[in-house]
Amino acid sequence: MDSELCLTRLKENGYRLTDARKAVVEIVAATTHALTPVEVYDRARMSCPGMGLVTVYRTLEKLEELGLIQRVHQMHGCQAFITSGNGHEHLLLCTNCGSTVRFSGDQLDRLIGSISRHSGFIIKEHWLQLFGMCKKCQGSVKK
Amino acid sequence: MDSELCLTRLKENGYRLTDARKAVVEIVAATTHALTPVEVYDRARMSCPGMGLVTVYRTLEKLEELGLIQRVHQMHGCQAFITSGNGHEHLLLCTNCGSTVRFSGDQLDRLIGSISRHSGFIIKEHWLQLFGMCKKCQGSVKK
DNA sequence: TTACTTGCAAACGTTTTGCACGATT
DNA sequence: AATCGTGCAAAACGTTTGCAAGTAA
Repeated sequence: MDSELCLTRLKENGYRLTDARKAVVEIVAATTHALTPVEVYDRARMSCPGMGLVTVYRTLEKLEELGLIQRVHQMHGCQAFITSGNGHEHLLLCTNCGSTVRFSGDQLDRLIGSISRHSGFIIKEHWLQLFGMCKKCQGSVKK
Repeated sequence: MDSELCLTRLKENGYRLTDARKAVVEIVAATTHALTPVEVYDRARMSCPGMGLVTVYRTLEKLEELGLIQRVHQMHGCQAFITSGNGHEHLLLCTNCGSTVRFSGDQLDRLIGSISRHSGFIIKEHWLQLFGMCKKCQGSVKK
């Protein structure tokens, strides 16, 4: 998601636009792979030297609340964030370098309908995530 | 997964069968919703009073390594475990009470093939998880 | 000016590690 | 008997909270 839009949304929701928040928003918006709070912190200090890790946590929390970023679940944890896509999208992650691709069109309606009937659940949300190896990493295999 | 089978697998892999491990295996195998290490610990002490939380962590680690249990990813974290299913299965979770249903037959081959072609990724794994409200909770809505 | 935001320090909960003792094979 | 497993205590880690000072509106 565009960083301008993120800042607008923050403002719309009554949050002030500070240098710290601008820095965090810009970093997440400009990065195509998921970043942990500490990674955001390290990058943010380049443009915003005195910034504290606490502020990163608090800003990420607000951005997640507003749906501007989303938590990325990976094999070994789910503490990393990535900018949100538009509408209903899913993620494809490279397990080697962490690069991501978004995709939509999962067409799970029939499956979900069938599972809902069999289980009696009302299904409200679904997660679909793919893992693999991107083109670049296929050439230079580390693992 | 059956607790007998879990114990057999542990033994096959060179791990000793202690009371602590038996207790952890039995608890996880007998529970249909995801349990955190502390929850396992609290239940394990009923049959195994002196047991330490550390042992629970170490046992869960081994069970996960061997694929006998799996980590469950939920909205607010992924520190809970559930016994593994047989073959390729996915989870449906009740966001109200935590009960789970397994399902297979996701038929994502066509989708995955298409995304693989478009992205250039070699796709190795996929996660599909559904969230909703189970039959019981639909009646007694807490939220 | 006023309310929101910040950084610091400390608290907190979870997970990991070192070690001597105890148990399984 | 030898090795592996255990519990305890302490450390390490990530995250959250209280607070006084600073800043955006």
